[in-house]
Amino acid sequence: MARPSKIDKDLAVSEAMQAIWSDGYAATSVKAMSERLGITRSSYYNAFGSQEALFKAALTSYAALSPDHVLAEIDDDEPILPLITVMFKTICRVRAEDRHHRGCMIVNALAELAGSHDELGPFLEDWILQSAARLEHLLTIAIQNGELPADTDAHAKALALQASLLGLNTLSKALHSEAELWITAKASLKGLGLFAEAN
Amino acid sequence: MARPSKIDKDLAVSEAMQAIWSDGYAATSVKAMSERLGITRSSYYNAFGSQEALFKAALTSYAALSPDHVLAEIDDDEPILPLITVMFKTICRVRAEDRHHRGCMIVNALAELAGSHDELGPFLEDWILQSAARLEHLLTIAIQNGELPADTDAHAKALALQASLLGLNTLSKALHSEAELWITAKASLKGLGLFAEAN
DNA sequence: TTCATTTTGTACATATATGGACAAAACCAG
DNA sequence: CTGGTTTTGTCCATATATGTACAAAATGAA
Repeated sequence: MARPSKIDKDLAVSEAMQAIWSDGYAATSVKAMSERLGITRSSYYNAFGSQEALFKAALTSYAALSPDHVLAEIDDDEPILPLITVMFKTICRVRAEDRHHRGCMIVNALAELAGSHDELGPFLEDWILQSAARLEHLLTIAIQNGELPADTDAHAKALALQASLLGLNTLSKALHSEAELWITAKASLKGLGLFAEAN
Repeated sequence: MARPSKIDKDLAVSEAMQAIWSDGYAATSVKAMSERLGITRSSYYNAFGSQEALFKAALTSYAALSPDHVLAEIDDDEPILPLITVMFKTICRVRAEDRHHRGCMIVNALAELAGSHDELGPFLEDWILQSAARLEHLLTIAIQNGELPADTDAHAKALALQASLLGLNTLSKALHSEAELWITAKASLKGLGLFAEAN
């Protein structure tokens, strides 16, 4: 039907994701990414539209692989707390195993772009607020499940949990030991009364 | 003795600090900052040496005004926990009052530069780890003071507290209400058993 | 009023970066 | 093998960005 593309689009998005994760949004310019992908800027614009558009595609690609993806998949009738604990444990492991200690791409992007990029700033702010809202929903379920006391303040705990997530991911850029990260995560979870070993 | 400078150096550093805080390190290029300060790049290099050097000067200028500066000034014989609580409350207030919701300049810089900037990355990582060590020291004092139980795990709590600090500052870029931020901070502090109203 | 000092302004060479315009190329269906 | 479609490659004009080099300017001290 038409001239074939030199590149595999999904693969390119995935490579862009890795680049943005490593170097941030500003450093992965259209010129730089085009050269990295082995295409011209002309093809870049044709395939992805803009740097912002490719960033959003890369974000989706990242989100699917990110440890906190499990939050989106929890069924309302399964135990919540063990999954949250496992998620934190997973974060500690993957952040420590990352040789370049890149932390979380979304948290990095939020720090870089919120307040300075007109389109992506608000987009990322929304993302985080929705993540917090999702946590609050899950904690509410956990209260109904009897996993948490009935008088638990789900709103406050969800926000504190979200802050812990952001903090743990940021901290992982400076603190590279999985054991130390897990000490951090465990203390946060236990403090909030949300720690639960998996069976 | 010599030709006078067009600018006040301290003032320039302070203005650079504001610019970096707003736009990040990459966006405050030598060219951009020179123009903002009304000097030539030639003068910039002469006065500050390099972008990295000006960044470090700006960081010092920022640190002196930052809410967590109180941590450096605590005497070992005064109550620790109320000061930590006040610090968190102050963070919530100043982050919410900042019309541009820039969060914490150091946390932003850590997210932007750790892992990608050869000199400033490790510099910022050190900064955060030393902040965590300072917190651990203060919690140790608090145990000796009797403010905390003798069996308190100062190391774990200090790390969790540091993560909360990082997370709260990052969250403040998306969550702009002082009340909501304070709910977050209070839940974190109470969870860690570190909440203490001031007298 | 000369001299030493430091800052300033201009120039240079080079690299990065943007986004659109337009022709040529490569494919497939009919 | 022709025609429709989409991608590619090249060109354009312009802006940003770096770091150094060197002469000119502005000061205070001797």
